[in-house]
Amino acid sequence: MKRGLTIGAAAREAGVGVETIRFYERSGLVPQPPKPEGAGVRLYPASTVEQVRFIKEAQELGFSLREAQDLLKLRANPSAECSDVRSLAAAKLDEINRKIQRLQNIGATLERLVAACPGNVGLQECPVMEALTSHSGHCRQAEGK
Amino acid sequence: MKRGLTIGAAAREAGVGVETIRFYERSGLVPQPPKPEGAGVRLYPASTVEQVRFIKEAQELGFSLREAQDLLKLRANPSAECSDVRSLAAAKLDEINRKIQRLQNIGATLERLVAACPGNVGLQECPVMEALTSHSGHCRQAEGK
DNA sequence: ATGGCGGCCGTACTGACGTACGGAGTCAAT
DNA sequence: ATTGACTCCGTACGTCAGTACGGCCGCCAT
Repeated sequence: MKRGLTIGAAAREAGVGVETIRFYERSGLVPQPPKPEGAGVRLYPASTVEQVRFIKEAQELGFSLREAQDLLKLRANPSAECSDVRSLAAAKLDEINRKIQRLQNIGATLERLVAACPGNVGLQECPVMEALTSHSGHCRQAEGK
Repeated sequence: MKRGLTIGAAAREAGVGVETIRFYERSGLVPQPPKPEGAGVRLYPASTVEQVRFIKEAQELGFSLREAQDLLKLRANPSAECSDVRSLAAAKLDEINRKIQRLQNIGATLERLVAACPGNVGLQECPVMEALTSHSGHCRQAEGK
């Protein structure tokens, strides 16, 4: 048992494409199993499938591949502490909250503009266009180079 | 008067780098003024500066360069209607709201995990790691190949 | 005329995340 | 033995919004 899966089977198991596994190998996210001597195809252990799934889960939580790699390393490190993982997650949470904040600001502005736009006036009077057309241009600040 | 600005001066006026204006030219977002016959440097009209500022404002509102281009075209089109602009803005608002929604879901999950993580237990018991380690793996669905 | 700053132009690189392609080899079944 | 599916490998392409680089040339002042 555990004679390993071909890359295609492993990809199917992990729910990704073959090319994705290869890409992860090239990127150093998962190890590439050795090619058997003579000839034949590489055989992937179950751990690779697990790692790919792990990466996908991490992505779902907003982590980049780079960060997923860090998390994988942490997982493989016996002396790693839970607090390490926790702080990565907390940092990511912060980042996400900042993104939400920014998007909410933009959304509020956009909402205001859309609400203010009657939709049937000329572009000259369109509040949206007006917002885009820089007023800041008139009063540029502190260009004192 | 209005003999135009060199690219460096135009960039300064618009608050961007020289390379940005050149990039916008290559991308067809702003026109490239003709090079004077014989020799000399290109001279940029005030309208280019305005357009670059317009693009920057659009970006602030979450529009991509591609979309900023559409907005610019609309602005230049005398028969364009305010409703055109309005619908672009409304679509963008929708998109932003979807993004916020998604980020909030992720954020809630992350928050729950961080809160549940005591920070001093082994990785085996870490709720964050546990969330990452695919449970979905055990119960893969409909793999009936 | 000489120095230096700036403009001109093409090309390549970033980072994130893969997708696509092409030619060759290999495996399993018919 | 032949077919068809799959693997292997490198390379290139795709988005997005620029940044960087390197060589050449023109322009202005001293």
